[in-house]
Amino acid sequence: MEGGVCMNGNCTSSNSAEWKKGWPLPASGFATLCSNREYIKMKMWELRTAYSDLVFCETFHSEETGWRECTSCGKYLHCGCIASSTLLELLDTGGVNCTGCNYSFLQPFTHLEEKHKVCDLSTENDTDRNFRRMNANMISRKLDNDLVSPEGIGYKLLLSSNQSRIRSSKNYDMFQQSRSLHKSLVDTNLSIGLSASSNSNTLAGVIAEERQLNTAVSSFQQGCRLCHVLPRVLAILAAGLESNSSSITQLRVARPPVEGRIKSQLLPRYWPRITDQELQQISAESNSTIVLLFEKVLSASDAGRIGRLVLPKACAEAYFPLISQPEGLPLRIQDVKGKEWVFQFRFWPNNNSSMYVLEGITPCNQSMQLQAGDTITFSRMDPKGKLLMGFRKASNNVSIHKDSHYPVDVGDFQGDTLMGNAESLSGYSGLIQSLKGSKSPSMDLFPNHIYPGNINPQITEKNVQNLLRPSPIVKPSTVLVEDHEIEEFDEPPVFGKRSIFIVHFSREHEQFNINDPVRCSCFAPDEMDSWELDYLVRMHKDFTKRRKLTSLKLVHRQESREKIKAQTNGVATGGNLSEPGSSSGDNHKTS
DNA sequence: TGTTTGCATGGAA
DNA sequence: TTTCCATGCAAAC
Repeated sequence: MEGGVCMNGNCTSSNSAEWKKGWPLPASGFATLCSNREYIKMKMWELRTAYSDLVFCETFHSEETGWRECTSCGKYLHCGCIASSTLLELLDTGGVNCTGCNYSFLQPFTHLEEKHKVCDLSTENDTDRNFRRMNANMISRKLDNDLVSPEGIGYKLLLSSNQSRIRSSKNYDMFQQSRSLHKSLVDTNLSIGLSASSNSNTLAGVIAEERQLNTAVSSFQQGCRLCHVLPRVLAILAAGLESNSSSITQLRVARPPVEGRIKSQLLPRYWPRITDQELQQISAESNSTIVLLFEKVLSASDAGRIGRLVLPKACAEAYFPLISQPEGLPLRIQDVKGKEWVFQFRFWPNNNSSMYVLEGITPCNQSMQLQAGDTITFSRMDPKGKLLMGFRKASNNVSIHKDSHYPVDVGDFQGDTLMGNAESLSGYSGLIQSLKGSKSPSMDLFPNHIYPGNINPQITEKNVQNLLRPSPIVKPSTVLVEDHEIEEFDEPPVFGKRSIFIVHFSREHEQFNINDPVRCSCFAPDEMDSWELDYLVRMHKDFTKRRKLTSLKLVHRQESREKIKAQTNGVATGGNLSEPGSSSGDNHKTS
């Protein structure tokens, strides 16, 4: 082996009679080490102890071989053992970079989180804290620079160790393009902070999830992963962004349940629909917390003489008591008048699934004069957990958009004109009255401008587009995408057709309705052709599949670790470790 | 004979 | 293709 400079950071000797082969270098070949016997012996000892224990020693041995400084940030890194291999990058030029500096451009926070995950055996010391602060500041500064020039610090940092890989890639241009977009996305995430929880419904959540998926890939791979992020980003932009213009709070908007075992899977048609005003009143009038669960439009068989209300399976399993026997159990539910009904909540096997029903609802139906098309609503009063039911007559329950996934009630809907209906019994207004103690629920929730007798002929189905506004129960976060400032909401759209609302830097508002043929028609060529759209959709599906697989792998890995840990600690597992997927609810169904 | 119960079927998503 | 669910229907009561 040809000599040079010893790559041992504590040696750097250039004259040695004999050179030893060291660790493999990222590009090619191996590090060169002088024949310092003591160093080699020390190295072997570290390898043995660290490898066998799979932990770092908790004492910081600044003078000992094996601890080296990151060439970028100066943090001390433990080298040479298998446990440390994921925390540093060996450089061709000698020296090491911590993963933080390696991936900081595209992953400003993940490396920090990862570091502390891996190093959780030792408590954070001053060095760690300083390192974290320094990185955060550095990243902020770097991202504050509009786009870091190739000669700039950020670029240098980005390429500090991945230079050869990225530059040699034929997809380098693609990486550069994706970098631009990712910068915008990262900007958003900066405001969310290190502890932001991942929420798959949000743009930031998507990014956070993406980061968690694969933290050890190269920066270039990070760039490519944006291709997978993009379809979801587009979907979210298309589905989740709405106007924040002046609101008409009396629109009955479908709201996804705020809690429950299935909240993300519940079909929008079962989302409780309630006006902002009703929501506020419920909160104000009640000392308890009212949790809106779900609602259902009564079918002919639900309202028929058979007296069975078919419950959406997901809702029944999520919000009603767990039942293991088809006979089920009696369920007490209080209606809006304060009267308590007892129904039999049960199920029967159906194909490979189950059908859940409430039996004995005929008296209740008759009492409320309910018929097919009316809506029954279910809520829960916490902390007592009391179930409440409300009703909405069909005359007050018309969705504006037939093709909408997100139905909205705006009072009576006749032809193309909106009307209110003061005589109707709203499920939630009735609930409010019930909470107030009133015996006769009345509805005085709509202001004059959409009340009956004050019909505004200008409000048509098309004009309703102008009524779009963000949900009052969520705070938007701001996302910067391609020079557009976009408000992002955790909630899916709550109003009719999907819309995109964009605020330019000029503060000029622009609103798109995806299903509106008039507003969607454009003489300009599409920015994205059908092939590209199809490609994005396929990429999205592929990403979803990979994400599920990765989650499964992580679960298995975690279980393996726990088993090893338990065995190491001499704890007899006895097969008591929970199997993947097992849960307390597994005995819920008999079929 | 009318009602209830338990399950099957098929359309829709 | 799978799952959900509205409804039909036959057996039991």
